[in-house]
Amino acid sequence: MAYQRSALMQERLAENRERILRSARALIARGGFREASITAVAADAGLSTGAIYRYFPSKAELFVEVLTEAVRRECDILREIIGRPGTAGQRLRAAVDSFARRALEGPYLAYAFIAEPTDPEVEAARILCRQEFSEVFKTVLRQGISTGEFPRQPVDVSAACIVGAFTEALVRPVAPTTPRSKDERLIEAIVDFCARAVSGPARQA
Amino acid sequence: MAYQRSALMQERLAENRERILRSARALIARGGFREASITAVAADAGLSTGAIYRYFPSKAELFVEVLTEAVRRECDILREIIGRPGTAGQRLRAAVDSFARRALEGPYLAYAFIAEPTDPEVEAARILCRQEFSEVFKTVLRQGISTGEFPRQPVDVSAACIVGAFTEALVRPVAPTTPRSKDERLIEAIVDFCARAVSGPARQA
Amino acid sequence: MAYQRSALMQERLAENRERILRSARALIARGGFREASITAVAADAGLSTGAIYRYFPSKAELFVEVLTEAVRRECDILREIIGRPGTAGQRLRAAVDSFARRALEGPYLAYAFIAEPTDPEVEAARILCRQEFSEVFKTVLRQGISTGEFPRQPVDVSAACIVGAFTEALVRPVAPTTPRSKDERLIEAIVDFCARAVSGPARQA
Amino acid sequence: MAYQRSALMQERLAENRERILRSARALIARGGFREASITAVAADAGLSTGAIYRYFPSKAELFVEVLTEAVRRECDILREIIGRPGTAGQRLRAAVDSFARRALEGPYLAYAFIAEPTDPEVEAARILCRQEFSEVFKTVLRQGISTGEFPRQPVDVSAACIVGAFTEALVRPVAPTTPRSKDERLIEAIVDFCARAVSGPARQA
DNA sequence: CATGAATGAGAATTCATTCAT
DNA sequence: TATGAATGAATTCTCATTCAT
Repeated sequence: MAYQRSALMQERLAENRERILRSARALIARGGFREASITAVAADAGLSTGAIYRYFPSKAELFVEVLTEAVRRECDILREIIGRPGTAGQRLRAAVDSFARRALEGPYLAYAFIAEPTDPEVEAARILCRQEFSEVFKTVLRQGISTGEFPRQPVDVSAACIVGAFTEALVRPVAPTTPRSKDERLIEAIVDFCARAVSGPARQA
Repeated sequence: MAYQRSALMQERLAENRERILRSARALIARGGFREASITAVAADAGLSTGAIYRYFPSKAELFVEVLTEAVRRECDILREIIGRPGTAGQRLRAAVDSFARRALEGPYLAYAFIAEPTDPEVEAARILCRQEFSEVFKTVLRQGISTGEFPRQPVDVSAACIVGAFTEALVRPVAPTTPRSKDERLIEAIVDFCARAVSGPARQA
Repeated sequence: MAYQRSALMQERLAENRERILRSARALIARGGFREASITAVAADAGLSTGAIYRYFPSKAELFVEVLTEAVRRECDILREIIGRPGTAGQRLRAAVDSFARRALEGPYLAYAFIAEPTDPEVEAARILCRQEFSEVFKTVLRQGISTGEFPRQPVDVSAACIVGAFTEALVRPVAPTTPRSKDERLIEAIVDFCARAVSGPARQA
Repeated sequence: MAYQRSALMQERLAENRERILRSARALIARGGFREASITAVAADAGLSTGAIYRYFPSKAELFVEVLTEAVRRECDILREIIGRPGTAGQRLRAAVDSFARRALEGPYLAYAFIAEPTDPEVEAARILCRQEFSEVFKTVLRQGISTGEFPRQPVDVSAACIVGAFTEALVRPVAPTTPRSKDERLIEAIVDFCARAVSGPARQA
């Protein structure tokens, strides 16, 4: 009975879903969760409000997916970088550099990371995302400590500090007029800051 | 009839204004901007909603004042600490320690400094607050660099990183079950992280 | 601090509440729960939709109150009638007569009784209402049985049947053109029906 | 191309139509009109929502047909029972018993006969259904009165009362835990009630 | 000047109906 | 002819802001 769902239709569905996610992400990035109403997302995606609910059961779940998808992508890249050969310090620097570079191109993630959500469900997801992020950095921290390259330090706190440091440093220059050359210096400074922070001398009592 | 505003009345007005600010701050600290509706603020302050609008022209401006006032206080304390005698490193450590300690008592307020803009007006104020914050840390960073205690580094980026680092590290343990003893270790770890970050060895070419 | 809520205001509040209930009742009676949207109730009561929520926490609770209030009034009257002196048969007839008479003037109650609920919360209240109704009739049935005036019968079923019988018989002539004289005959017929039903001869085996 | 509608196709169309009606009826019986959305009906019938509109011009007309068809079936059965040999009392008892028995198996459908109008169009049909129902009972009432078996009474009112009586009595025990044995007693009590009501002694002046 | 009831625009969500494929 | 994605009006409910008392 059921007509074969044509490949064309399949594609359009997937495309719509992606468009909704993209619109939500863009709106969140621009004006925070506040600006990303269902009406706004639908308008931006060129769909009706009702259509959104064919793809996502609720606003909260749409936002959760925006968040987790962004974090998952980022973490995949970071994990790959951290898995490369080299000293822990080199790999940490590479990871921070890579993250900062992408964040400057589209400060979406940094925002989603910080932005206070309107919804407890989304808030819960945000916390999980930050933990997943920290987890990646903890890996390289532990390696550096075990080889004696880094001084002993609570890896969870250091990881959180790293995430916070570059997030804060990156969110600022959202203004569209930041020149490209400044970006390079900013990235370098952040990378240096984090590298020193984890590898500097242990506190002398 | 009497247009002379009596001293008693003057005082009561100032007292009400203060109470509103206190209530707004407390509510934001407890549950973020989300929980701080005008109705809730008014109820907490023991006033009517209408009364709020006699002291503040809009919700946005009330929040802006909460933010700037909180930051001003904080900066005053930090400036005082940084102005004390001692090495730049010691004073930076003391400043971060002091900030972290207060932030742990009302975690959401620290959060609000970087949190989601409820309103473009509030967002503007938030950016200014972060800059003012950074400014304080820049002072001690410049001093440390000029005496050779810290390596050369872009003070604005380092300052932003410091703010970001401890904000991120502090926001996490919002869970109500964090034991007091853990707080001490957390603060120490953050202080160490920041101290290493600014004083660690310059990157070897 | 708090201004005395003037008697005038007190009165207006009570009046508004009553007006909302009246509007809800009228709309339910006219077109069932379906027609009684918050917007419609507010418009009918001459208030804004938001105002409704100052008096009732939700649509469901408003409807529950409409239902229970109507049933309470009715049951009070019926209990009074049933408590009068006379035989069980006389009192039952008087109760049915009284109910039918009021129902014909404003078929609100009969409607609310039958109307399919929009909401599980309202449905629960509706069931309780029907039970309370039946309870009243059970009283007089038990008395009649104990004195031998009525034959033995399951009082709960008989009570439900009585309620159903006159509800069904009354709901029909909602049309506004029913002449007054026909009402009298209708009431008499219903009363007779119920009287026979409870007092008729026991089934001969 | 071939405009001849083949017998096979004819059959499939009729089958689909029947399936839609069956699904709608089942859903209404289970959870009332509320649960019977077009989407739900389509899903249950194994068809698309669009297909529904090929067989029925609107949701209202589908429901009207469900109602009238169910009533027609019921009335056919009742008419058959009433047409059997025996006294009017015996036949009335048999009819009520039969109806009650089927209603207990799907209580919500009996309910739908008197329930809330989802739609003015459906409401109109509902009233007609009730009248058709009453008509059947009027037949046996008239017979009983003409033979002197029943006292004189307005047959239309009595018929309505009978319908109302057992509907109300049957709708109550919707709770899924009602034991089967209680059903028998309930049916018996309803039958007795109705029998007494129509055959009891005329009111003594 | 204080009050808090009232406003009303706007939010998320649902669902009968349509129409391109 | 069948499909089901898309529509969009309608629903309930929230909350910053106003204004009669």
